[in-house]
Amino acid sequence: MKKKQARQTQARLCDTMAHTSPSEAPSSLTDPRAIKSGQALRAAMLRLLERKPLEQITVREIAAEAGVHYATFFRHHPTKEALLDDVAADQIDRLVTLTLPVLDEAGSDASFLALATYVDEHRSLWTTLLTGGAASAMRAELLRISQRVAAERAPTESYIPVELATICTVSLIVEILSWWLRQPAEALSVAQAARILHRLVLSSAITGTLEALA
Amino acid sequence: MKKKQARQTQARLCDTMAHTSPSEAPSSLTDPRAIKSGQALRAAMLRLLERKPLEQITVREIAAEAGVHYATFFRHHPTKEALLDDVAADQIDRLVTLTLPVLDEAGSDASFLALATYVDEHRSLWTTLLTGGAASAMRAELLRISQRVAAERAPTESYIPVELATICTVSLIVEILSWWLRQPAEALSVAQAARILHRLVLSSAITGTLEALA
Amino acid sequence: MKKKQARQTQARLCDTMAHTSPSEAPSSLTDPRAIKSGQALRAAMLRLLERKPLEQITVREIAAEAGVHYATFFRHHPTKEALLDDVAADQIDRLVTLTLPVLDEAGSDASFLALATYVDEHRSLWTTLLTGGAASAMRAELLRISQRVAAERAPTESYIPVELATICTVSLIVEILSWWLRQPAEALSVAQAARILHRLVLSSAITGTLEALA
Amino acid sequence: MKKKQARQTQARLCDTMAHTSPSEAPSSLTDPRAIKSGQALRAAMLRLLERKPLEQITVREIAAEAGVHYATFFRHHPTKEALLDDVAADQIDRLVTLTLPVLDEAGSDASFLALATYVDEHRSLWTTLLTGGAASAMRAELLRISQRVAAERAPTESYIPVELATICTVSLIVEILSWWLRQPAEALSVAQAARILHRLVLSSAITGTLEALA
DNA sequence: CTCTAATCGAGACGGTACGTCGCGTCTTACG
DNA sequence: CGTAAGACGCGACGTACCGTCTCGATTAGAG
Repeated sequence: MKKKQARQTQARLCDTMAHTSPSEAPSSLTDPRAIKSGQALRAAMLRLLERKPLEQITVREIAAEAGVHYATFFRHHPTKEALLDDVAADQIDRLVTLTLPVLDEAGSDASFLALATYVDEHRSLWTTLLTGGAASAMRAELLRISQRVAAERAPTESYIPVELATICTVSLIVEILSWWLRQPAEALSVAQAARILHRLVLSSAITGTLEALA
Repeated sequence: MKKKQARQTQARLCDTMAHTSPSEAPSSLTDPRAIKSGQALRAAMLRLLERKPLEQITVREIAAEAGVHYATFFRHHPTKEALLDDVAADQIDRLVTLTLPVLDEAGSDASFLALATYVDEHRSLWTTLLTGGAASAMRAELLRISQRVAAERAPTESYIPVELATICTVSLIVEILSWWLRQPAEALSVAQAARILHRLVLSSAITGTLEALA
Repeated sequence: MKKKQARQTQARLCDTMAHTSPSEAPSSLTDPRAIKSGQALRAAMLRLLERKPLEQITVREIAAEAGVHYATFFRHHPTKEALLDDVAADQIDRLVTLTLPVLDEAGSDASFLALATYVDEHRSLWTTLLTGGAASAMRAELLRISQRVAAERAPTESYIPVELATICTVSLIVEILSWWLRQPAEALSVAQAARILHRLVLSSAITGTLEALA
Repeated sequence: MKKKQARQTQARLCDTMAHTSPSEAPSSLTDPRAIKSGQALRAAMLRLLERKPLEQITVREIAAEAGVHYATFFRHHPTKEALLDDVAADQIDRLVTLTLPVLDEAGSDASFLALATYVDEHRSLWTTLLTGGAASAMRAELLRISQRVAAERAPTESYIPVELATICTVSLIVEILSWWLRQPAEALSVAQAARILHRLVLSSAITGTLEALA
């Protein structure tokens, strides 16, 4: 969407971007065919992301990989970026619903362990998401959710703005996880990774600001 | 396809594919015309980056903005990404040669102040570089240089690998600076920014590992 | 052109139809490559018109037949109809410059004979143009030129408007020629065809109105 | 491709390809729902033809205009061209059954007057049919019927083949009527139009060949 | 007066062509 | 040689219609 509108700087400011699909997206509707296509597209995207970064993936490839016609792609997502966002949000949702409760019940220590464990259990997928072409989408999505959570949890005031604190926390977590996943398979155990996360992330948060978040 | 795939890998692959001109690139050659074209292209790139992200900038635009013929662009840079890398490396070099000596002479505290001061003095340019389309190129270039510096300075061993420590440090610096530059003009003074940098970055480095770097 | 603009009834009334080509068309410029492409496209169009009507011919086919890239087609002609118009106008020009002088010098009788002779000598081409998909373009182009000629020659006033007379004349000529060309090769000699033309066309013109034209 | 090519040939090939419904077409069946849909489609087609040529009318538009579902269209007509043929044949039938008897009883003079009167009384409809996108379908349908009538009436032999004579007659009539309908509303009276028809058409037929027809 | 069968509304889908855009190569002519 | 000028091959883009194909809801007219 962004791309299209931006590209047309010349003239043409007023095409209403009329997509084939009438209202929003047929995704997650009741039609079994639509559901199947949607799933196939997500799966195809993930499969391709294992092999190359997003910009090298064409919509045509995704469709072909999904065994779906090219035009059908656009009946589900306006751009490949949108599909990626969907996939990212999807995966992050799962992660959050698994680790957030732990944070509340058992504290940040256990939470980091849960996080590392979950990522380790889906190592291949998360390697794709964090070190492949999806990285920046993941980062953005994570940040979006974290900001929401941080806002809700009304953290103790500090001289460091919450927004910035959140950015730093998310950034550190992402960088550490990415680095971990880039290492040879079992170079660092889950416990070690959790420990590093704990130390690096919380040390930034020594002021107390970030504890609510992480 | 070949070209495209080669171009994309992360940044900085500097594909040495045989381009039109036999002798690599006319950049930094002695021909006064070539020098002028090269400068014009860099300047044009910076000017355009202030207005839109990299992917929305076309080679034709850069050439036009530089007052240079389209084909001439390729006699200087294989792709627009390469040009951006050049520009980024250029700017980072200036920054490093200004702030590194301060670190050695006056310590990390003064160093962060020098860094913040320099960025503030070129606020518009660095806003472009860090929050615009050049962001990931800048991050990559900064990381590349930092890893080199970190390797040279043989930091105290620690349970946190140097590579990871460097990544986290650079990441934090970049995130903090980006956030700062996104704030309304004078929301935070240079001193305040330097202080935040100091606290957040060094707190991660409490173990002593990172001090050598930052 | 027509098609495009008309198709977009929905919204989108304001795309300026910005074609790749900056000004008009590269056709008939001095660049030898452009000239070659232009010729190849015309020839390809004629070859395809021998096999099927215009609506069944796709731009992709024309380009392929011409050994030219698809996008290159649009650098020469906005639509396939425009290409056809070019070809038609081209051929009609040749016909007119051959038969008009005869009309002035030797009268309508000889003129019809010249017309029939010329068409017979390029039987295959004109069969294509008059009985294939190009028919309506040819008719339109012929009419356009005839109206111009008729207007210049200031025909004797009559109770039948000149415009209508011209339409009828052109229509009859086209129908007769088309029918003739559809007949088995040598069913009617050139002289016979000319005689039929003469009788049918001029009989409509008995009032004197049409003589100036035909 | 197969479908497309088959559909196009001139008009009226009436491809009997196996369509969705097993029993050919629900048209003209006894089911009141089917009858209503059929009528709605014809009416919608006519309404749309007043606004734009056939090629710019989409099946979806026709269906929408008729207040009928898109897929329902195909349960009645294989293509929009087929629908147009139906409509054209329909209208021409009415015209023929009104004017042919007059020809037999009162001669060609009265016949032309009847023709012009009928067309004038349905001026809007026939303007659509003759000067809009339906023109070539009308011409073809008229020719088809005329050839049949001409064959039946076994015209006096002449040096001009009956087939050609018929073509010319139909062509002249169509051209004259089209021209008449394009003129401002009451520029020419019905009587004047009939007179022009009479003179131009019959003058071609001075040999007597065409009288039987027209 | 049901019950079976055709008709319809709704819309996803595979498919083909469209016209546009940007890339990077190349050719020609100039200074 | 470096440049201007620009045609070209290439390939992805997103759009538009096509005609086919499930699916339920109705709604006829035969039993």
